[in-house]
Amino acid sequence: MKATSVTSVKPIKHTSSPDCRHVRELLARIGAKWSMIVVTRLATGPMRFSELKRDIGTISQKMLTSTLRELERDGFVTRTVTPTIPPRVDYTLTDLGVDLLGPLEALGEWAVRNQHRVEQARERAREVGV
Amino acid sequence: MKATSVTSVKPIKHTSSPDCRHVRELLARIGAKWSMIVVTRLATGPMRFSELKRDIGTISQKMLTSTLRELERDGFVTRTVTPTIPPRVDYTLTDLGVDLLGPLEALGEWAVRNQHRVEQARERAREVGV
DNA sequence: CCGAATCCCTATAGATACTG
DNA sequence: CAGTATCTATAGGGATTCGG
Repeated sequence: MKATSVTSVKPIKHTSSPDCRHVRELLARIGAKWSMIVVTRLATGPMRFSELKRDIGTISQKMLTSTLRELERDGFVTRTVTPTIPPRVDYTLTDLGVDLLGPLEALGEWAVRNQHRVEQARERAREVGV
Repeated sequence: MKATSVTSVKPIKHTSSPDCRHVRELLARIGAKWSMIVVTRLATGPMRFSELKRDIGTISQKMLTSTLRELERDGFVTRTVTPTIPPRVDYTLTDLGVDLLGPLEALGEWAVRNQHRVEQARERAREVGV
């Protein structure tokens, strides 16, 4: 590496390389508009499709469907279909999904704590005209 | 709240409400394709534009520019222009940016640790044909 | 030459409307 | 109820141009 020789910043163990890609992919999935809100909603227990939809309110059926499908594919939630009429589909967090809640909430709390700093920066940027 | 009465899952303090929006926005920004790799690159110290570009390798000038601009607007990096010929532009993490490294790395390590679980889930999904 | 702006193009995220 | 089908907006990439 280039080593720009700076000591003021903790040299965090170089998260580039292939690892970084997985992290980025995870962040992209989690950062998708609805992933986090769905995951945290499911943190309180299993919910069915319409329950999630009603609870979140502003999400479209399509986005709820695709978000849940992707979370399912990645192993964060399970999908249980009860083929009655009308059909009933329940979504539950997997162990992996529950495990994710930890670091997710850490980042969430950071965001809440530092939200004003971001706002201030944006305000300043707006004033300067960036 | 609805309280689906489930005790098996830690009842994480309901990260919905307005807060959740900020969290989501932050995750979206951080989850953007190049944000994280840029931030972690800058963790070792200030770098100039071309240095970042060369170091990351696969990023386009356009994306590097816009990523840095957004990170600047949100207060994660500072941009220092030295109007020489040829011009020189240095990027540095702000205190806010440095602070972000903590939770970011936590999530990063989680991703690395659990990456195989996601892979397995995807494999299974592919077999079933989801 | 460096850093960026701009145009153009494609892929995909996301919203609206319809269906079994 | 729980989706699919259809359309639109935006993210992201490549190439070109520009100003110093």
